[in-house]
Amino acid sequence: MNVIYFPMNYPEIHKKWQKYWQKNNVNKFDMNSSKPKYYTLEMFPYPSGANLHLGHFFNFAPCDTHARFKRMMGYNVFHPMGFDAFGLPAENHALSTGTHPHDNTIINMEKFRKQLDELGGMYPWEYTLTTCFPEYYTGTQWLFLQLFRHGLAYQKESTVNFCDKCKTVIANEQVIDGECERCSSEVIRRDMKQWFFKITDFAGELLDGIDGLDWPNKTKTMQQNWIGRSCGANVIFNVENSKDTIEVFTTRIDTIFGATFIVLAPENCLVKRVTTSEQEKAIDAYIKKTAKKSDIERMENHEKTGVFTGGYAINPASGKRVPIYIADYVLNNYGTGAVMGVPAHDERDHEFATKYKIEIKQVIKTDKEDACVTEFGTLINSDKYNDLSSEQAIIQITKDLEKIKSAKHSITYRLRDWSMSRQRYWGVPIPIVYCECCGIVPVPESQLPVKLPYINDFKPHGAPPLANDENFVNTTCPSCNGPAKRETETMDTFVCSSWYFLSYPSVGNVGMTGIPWDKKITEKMLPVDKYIGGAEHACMHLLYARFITRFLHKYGYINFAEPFKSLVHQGMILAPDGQKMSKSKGNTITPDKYIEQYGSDVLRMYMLFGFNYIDGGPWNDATLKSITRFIERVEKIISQISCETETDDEVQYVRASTIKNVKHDLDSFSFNTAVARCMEFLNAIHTSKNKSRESVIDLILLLAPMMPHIAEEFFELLREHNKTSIFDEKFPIPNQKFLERSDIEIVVQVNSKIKERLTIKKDATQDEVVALCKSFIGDTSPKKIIYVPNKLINFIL
RNA sequence: GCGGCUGUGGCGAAAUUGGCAGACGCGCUAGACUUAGAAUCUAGUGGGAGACCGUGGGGGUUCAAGUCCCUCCAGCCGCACCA
Repeated sequence: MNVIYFPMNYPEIHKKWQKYWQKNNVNKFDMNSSKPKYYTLEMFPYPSGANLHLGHFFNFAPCDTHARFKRMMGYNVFHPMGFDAFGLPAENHALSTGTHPHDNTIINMEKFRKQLDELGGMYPWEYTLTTCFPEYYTGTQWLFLQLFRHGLAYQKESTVNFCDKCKTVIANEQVIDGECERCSSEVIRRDMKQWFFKITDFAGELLDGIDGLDWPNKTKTMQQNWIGRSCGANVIFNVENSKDTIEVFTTRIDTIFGATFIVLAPENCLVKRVTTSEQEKAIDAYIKKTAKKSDIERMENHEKTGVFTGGYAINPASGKRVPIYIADYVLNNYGTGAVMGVPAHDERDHEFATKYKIEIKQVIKTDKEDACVTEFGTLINSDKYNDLSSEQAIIQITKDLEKIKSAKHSITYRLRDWSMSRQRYWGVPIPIVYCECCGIVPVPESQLPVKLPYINDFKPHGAPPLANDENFVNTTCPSCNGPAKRETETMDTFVCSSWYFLSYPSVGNVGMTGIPWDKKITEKMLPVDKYIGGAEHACMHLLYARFITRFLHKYGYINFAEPFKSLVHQGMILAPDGQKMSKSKGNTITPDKYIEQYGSDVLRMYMLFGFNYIDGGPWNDATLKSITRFIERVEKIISQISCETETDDEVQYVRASTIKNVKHDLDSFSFNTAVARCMEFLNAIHTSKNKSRESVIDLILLLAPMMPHIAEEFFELLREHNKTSIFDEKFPIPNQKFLERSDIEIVVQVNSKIKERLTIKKDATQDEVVALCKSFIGDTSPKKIIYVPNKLINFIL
């Protein structure tokens, strides 16, 4: 059969198949399928301002390829898509356009969805979710209430990061170099009453859980560092002439004999207790001065300042009297907010002691031979520490010091609690009511959702905009029915995204158990098998989602502890000049014109082929042409088919190895090599005399996940059976018989230099090969022969 | 300052366990077809006239190093007084 169908109108073909898929429910997900499930997910987009940009496409198109591949491999693939609609991006965009964020979100979501369909994404839209709709955020509020009931959501007056431009508090994770993650303006410190999630309760298990994850090492390391475990000891110093004590945290208990002063953080409440009256004014002035400093000021000026309190403490090891200082280099929210100053063995303490003329006392010899102590050795036998790891040694030393009842082993984490309330409008209302009689009262689950009212004055002023809406604020207390006021702060968007992956499978199918998902479905579908998104979320979304999952697991709501078994970060597409694309630089490229001109498959193929997916790189139009050329060559081959079965052994070999390699590549997100293999296969068919239908069909099947629309069209021309989607076909299986050649080429080396390439039979013995190589080595008998079967033979003369 | 990643032709990039560096493509060169160009097809394409030399520089281990070790340089990312 000769098919003349050239040249095709690619954009037309796209529309045809998108309609076909929709009409025939090709993308519909069957929850009751008996096939093994494969849940794959890209981080969902926030439908702010503009259209989907190239970066979105680089995230979605290759992942769609992966999902389609898995489907053809026989999995019941669940690959839903939704919208992260609440939050600052959407609200800020609304503020700049004057359109209400709710209306804006609806418009943008429609735009996004249309674009996603144009892309040809295999999404089961019946499972979509949008975080700003009450049917979703009821669940977010439910989650808050469970955290509250378990004591993991709490309110606290504390110094927080406040973005003066966004007019809201932001979390530690959202402060980048002292600037707001969203708007890059300077973050100031403010004392405010705030809601926190007690993520620190999970620090240890969040850290330990990292080991078992199939995640990029880079990301794992970042989370490990962010959680920041330190093994050390808490040591109690008695305050002179007082019943008070100061507890310090140290990782260097072995240096305790050298502790010649104590430093308290300015915010440390102990400050008041150790102050002598003569010093009070100076101290007050100092504390006021340091409290004003922003993080940026602190970063710029590293010089340590401090003030003497007038008080003294007793070093529990040496019994000596040591002065107590207040200084800005000690953090209140790490460890105990107090440190022992050991100037001889700590750079920072040394700098401070030098400046304030405090005694510097060396207690550990610097040579490693005899790493323990002089003075310390009089108390305990130091030899026994030598065989221990440093962490074990610290623990052991601490135990030994317990003899003097002053030290106990302790683990401290860098991680701090998640500050999650925001003074902004566009977020989930916190389901809490303040009652004059009953105090803080959680809204009962039966009264959820606490709906976010549609208000017009949503501009941020620093105070929550919801506070101006009296209808919202004034309510009755769920417990005593008396007058009460609602909490007017809203939740950080990261709360919405910390459980959305749990929600997808149950969308529109929530069970009656009071939990916002169906337990059976969740147990069947989760965890997520493959999660894909940007690396910038390493210590934000990815950490929060792990925390929430572990919380839900701990209290029996779900039966797994980790949400994302396997994680991939896509690289970033840069502008052709190698710069980051940005509107302000005017170097952005929109995908729309390419889709209009070529259809999305060409764009997809280029994205797959032109970059390493993990690395990304600069955009380059020229490669697009090469993709068109490739697709046209495939089309031509179809019209040149001259036989049914493949008879060319060389093609058979390439065919089998291509199938094997493409399978491996699509599984491991190595899309560029997958395309390259298909090109090689095409070249092999092209070179062969006869073009067999069998081979061409395999080629089309291999390409289907990568260029779904065009592959459907080609497949329609080639198939013999009744009309069904190519995505109901099986991915080809390599024919073992052809996978290995009987003759192979091996390299002949003399003294490790390549002399010749020989074609010999496979699995030849060393003697057989040596016999063939006589001419290269002459009469000399080699000192040594290295033979790697089927690869090389090396004669050392 | 600490921690991590990356460095391969003119360009985008490949390279299971150390085993033929540069797959695949772009670009370029020559030829075919064309009045001509575009498109397409065919051949070639790391450098060097050559023995040889080539994966940021220098050193090492090894029969053999892009790959392992040490060191230096450059770029990117994360943390940043975390006691």
